[in-house]
This record gives sequence, structure tokens and C-alpha cells, in this order.
Amino acid sequence: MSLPIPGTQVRGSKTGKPIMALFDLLGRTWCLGIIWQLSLDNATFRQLQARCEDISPTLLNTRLKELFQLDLVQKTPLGYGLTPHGKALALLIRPMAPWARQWADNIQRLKDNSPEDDSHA
Amino acid sequence: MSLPIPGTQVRGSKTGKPIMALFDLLGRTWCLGIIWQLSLDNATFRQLQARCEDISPTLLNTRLKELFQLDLVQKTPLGYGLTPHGKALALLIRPMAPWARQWADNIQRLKDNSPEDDSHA
DNA sequence: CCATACGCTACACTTTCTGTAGCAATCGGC
DNA sequence: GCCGATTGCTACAGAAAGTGTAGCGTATGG
Repeated sequence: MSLPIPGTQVRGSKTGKPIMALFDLLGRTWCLGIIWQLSLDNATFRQLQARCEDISPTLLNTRLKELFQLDLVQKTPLGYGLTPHGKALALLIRPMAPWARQWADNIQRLKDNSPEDDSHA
Repeated sequence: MSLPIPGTQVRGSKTGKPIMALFDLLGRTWCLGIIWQLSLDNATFRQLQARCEDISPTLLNTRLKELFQLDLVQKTPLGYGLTPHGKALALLIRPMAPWARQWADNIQRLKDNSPEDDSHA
């Protein structure tokens, strides 16, 4: 997969608008999860692999390379970590956690109120 | 692909932590782009297809169904639009645009300072 | 009615992701 | 120095997800 470099053609934008390049990047499997985990704590390759429950090493390495090339992840003596840019992005992602909890509650409530599941006997 | 329903197993979390369910969802091709476009303006199926430059109708329909089932997108007389939940999520996504612009500038600067490209003759 | 536009599906093809195995390199411990 | 354990990472085959084009059935307007 080619890197979604702002300014070049990316998914959603032939001219590579930065927001579209970002969406292309974040829209790749595991990308958000990796940034999230690294925002919690630096990690070595195998630690990260373990924290991301089921990620394959192949893909983890691919993503790390991409994030590295786009200056969001760096290697440190303590393993992989976010760059200043990466940390700034993580700050934007963080508020999604409380939102997600509310959302989850609401979906649960919707399901409870419309019990159109298998048990309609 | 199965819906990333919070509380069920999703990518990154066997117990389905809401934030992981969200990452699973947003990590799917075009998902962020669709939410972004709908946050700008409601749109019919074909309008949305056109605005998302190269999305295939197959996938657009798949994503819309997913977003609909997860209560982020609804059908209106004016075409597809975001639900209140969807709008709240869009508000969290919006600040990514200015961040992305800065990021793009910085990547450009990095490239300019290390001209390790083909023209090293 | 006939042309047009719509929402959407079918389906064959391509690209991406997974999962397991395992290699080369490093790190103690002895 | 040598040995087992761990690390970062790659290979590769199979599975899954996404693409792209054609086109169906319905609604709308002339």
C-alpha cells in the first residue's frame, strides 16, 4: 500500500488534502489502535503486539513503518513511542473514549428497547 | 465483515471495549471520509458517491448500512445524514483538519531538508 | 410511454490482512 | 566462550475486504 502523503493522491482526494491523507492513514487496520496504545505508554515490538491483542507481526511492522515515515512514531531506547506530532494527534483521539462509552450505552439501550432478535418465539 | 458492536469481540479487544469498537469501525476504508462528508452536508447516495471521489457503490452501501445500524447515520427526506450521535462524533473529528494541515506542512519541510530522492545524480 | 435519474446489487478481480513458522541478532548466566 | 531465552522482524499461503463495471427495478418528468 502506498503511503498517504499529503499533497499526493490519496483516498478521497486526488490533490491530497491533508485531512484526506489523514483519513486514508487512520482508515487502515489497526492504525488508531497502535497510536492509542503508544499514547498510553511506549512499547517494544513484542509488547505492542501483545497489547494489540490479535495483531499479526506482519501488519504491525507495516504500520509502524508507515507511521514512522509520516513522523508520527519514533524509535526510542524504550522501544517505540510517539513523536511530538503523534502525541498531538493522540490528544485529539483521546476524547473519543468518553464519547464511545456513551455511544455504547445508547446502542445497548436501543437493543433493549427493540428486542427483534432470535428469541421472538 | 461483522459489525463492531461494543460489548462483543472486536479488533483490539475481546471484551469489546467501546473505544476499541469505535477504532474497529473507523479503521474501515472510507468510514471517516463518509462521516466527514455527511457532517458538511446531507447527501443522497449518488451525491455522496460523487463527493467521495472514488468510492465504489458496493462499499458505500456497506458502510452506510454499518453506520446506520450503529446509530451514526440516518435516512432523511434530504438523503443520508448524521444522527445526533454521529454529529457529536463529527465534532470530535473536525479538529483533525487543522492538525492535518500543520502535519502536512511539517512533512513537506522534512522532505525539503533531506533531499534523498531520485535526483541524487 | 419513453428517457432519465435514482438507490442499490451482482460478480469477477485485486489488494490487504491474517496466522504460523522461523531466522538472525542480542542478552544474560555460567 | 557457549547456551538458552528473548527480541525484532520477514516469508508466505490462505482468507477477507475493497474495487469497478454492468445493470436491475423503481420513481419522476416530459
